[in-house]
This record gives sequence, C-alpha cells and structure tokens, in this order.
Amino acid sequence: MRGKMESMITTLDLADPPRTVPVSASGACCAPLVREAADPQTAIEIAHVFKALSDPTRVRLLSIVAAHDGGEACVCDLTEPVGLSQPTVSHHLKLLVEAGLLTREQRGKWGYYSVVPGALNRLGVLLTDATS
Amino acid sequence: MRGKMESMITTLDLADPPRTVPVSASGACCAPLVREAADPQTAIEIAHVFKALSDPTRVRLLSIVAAHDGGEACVCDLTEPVGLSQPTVSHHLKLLVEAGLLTREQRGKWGYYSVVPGALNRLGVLLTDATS
DNA sequence: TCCTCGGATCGAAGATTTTCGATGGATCAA
DNA sequence: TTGATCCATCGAAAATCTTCGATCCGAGGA
Repeated sequence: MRGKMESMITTLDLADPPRTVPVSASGACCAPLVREAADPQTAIEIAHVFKALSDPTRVRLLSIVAAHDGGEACVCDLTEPVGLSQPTVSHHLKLLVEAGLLTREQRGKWGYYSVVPGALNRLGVLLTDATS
Repeated sequence: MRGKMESMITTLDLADPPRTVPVSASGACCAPLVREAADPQTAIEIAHVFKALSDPTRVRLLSIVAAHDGGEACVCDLTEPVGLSQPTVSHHLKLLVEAGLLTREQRGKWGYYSVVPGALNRLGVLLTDATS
C-alpha cells in the first residue's frame, strides 16, 4: 500500500451544530479516541483535521486570527506577523478552511478569516474525557 | 527562510503532572490557543504534538493501543490491524513516543507501548474552553 | 552454545509539503 | 477607463514524510 491519496476531502464534522446524540452516548469511560479502536475511515478524518494543526505557521495563524479584533483578520493582517509571503499565507489559510477550522468571508476588497465557532471545542472533546 | 529544521525536539509538556498553576490562570475567556496569539516557540511545540496525530495510521495506532487489554500493546499486536510492515509500525510508534503521547517499556522479549496518562487530556485542554 | 523470535535501525524510493515569484481575477477610487 | 490594492492560483524547487526490504541486536529456549 504505497499509493497516493489525491484530494480525499473527508472532514470531521467540526462545523456542524451539536448533534442530537453527542459523541459520548454509551456512558463509557474515556475520550472517544481512546475508548475503542478507531476504524480506518474515522482515523482518516481525524488525522485530516490534526494535519491542519501540524504546522507551526498554521497554529500561529489560527491563534492570531482568533485573538484578533472581532475574531477575524484578512490576509494582509497575517502576512507580516508570521513573516512569510502572501501566497504562502494564503495557502496555509486554505488548509485551515478545508479542515473546517476557519471560514472565509469576502467583504468588498478584503477576505476575512475567522475561527469556526465550536470547531476547536469539538476537536478537544475528541481528546478529552468529557463524560462528566 | 526556507531552511530545514533537523531534529528540533521541542515537546509540549504532555507528560508532566499538573503544574502548580494550570494553563488558564488569568481568568480569561477561552481556550489557550485562542485567547491570545501564540508566540513562535509555543506554536512549534504545539504543532509538534499535532503532527504526531496528523497521520491516519498513527491515530489508529494510538487508539488501538489505548483500547487494547491493559492499555498496552506490543508491535506484534499492531502490525496486523493497521496492515503495514513491522519497520513502518515501529517508525510511527517512535514518533508517537517522541511527541509524548506514548511510552515504551521493555519486558523480556517484548516492548510494550501504552498511552501516557493525561497526555491527551492536556492536549484537549489546549483546544477547549476549560474556564468552567 | 546456537537458533529463533521481537523489534529497532538503516538506506532508498516515491509521495507530499512548504515555500516562493509570477500571474490573473475582483473590487474600488480617480 | 485606468490604476491600485487584495489575494487566490499556478508552476517549480527543495525539504520532509511514508513506506519498504535488509540488517542487526537482545532475550530466551533447545
């Protein structure tokens, strides 16, 4: 199994509002990821999101956007803090959007990026014992 | 700035017991990562851990180990479920250990891997609004 | 001692990522 | 219309990752 993966855009449902039945329904013990062996498909989806956070630049971008005034920022706000070229920043932002962590909204000449509400929380729950 | 990073083994303190003052001390609003712009060094450390979870195989390995009897498993338990060669599985496990997510203990002929207690929780807290 | 088994490490091949400069489409002001 | 600004996309170069077979080492058993 040495093949390429092309653009297998399977994403965790980070953007969805809380489902009827939350992740931990079976009254079990621990974090979803740890409770039982993840099946391949789930693993792919989870890894996809984590991959978006696997680069220091993207971690900073996400963090900067979130901490920015109004919780949003345009590319022009971001290129200087991270010290990379505009195309590179655009590229990273795109990955964060594809992972469901950021949204982009065009307003006039500027495109504004902001953190998808609840996305990080849902990701955190995956790792945390949220049975409480 | 196009350089290589060699083996810059900076790891988040996932293994440490709870500090005197937990991550959210300043009574602020949200998840650490989101409260204020992460500085470059922190971003590197965070990304390092997420990178370990950025591959489907590693997500499965972590999950399988955790869900295995006694919370531990040897390489021989893991190579077949993920369908990869033994060297590859060893390699992935090594990355998970380096990220502070797994530990390895040699017992007789076998090496047993297990999840570092609290590591995932600490990672989750980073993403979650834990002000409650 | 010698052989076998578990598994880490090495070296290499191929795929993917990161980064950039160049370019092009959109929007707005003049 | 023309020009300027914002930024996504398009190659392309270099670094890094994933995977494997081949090896090598340590622990037990014969």
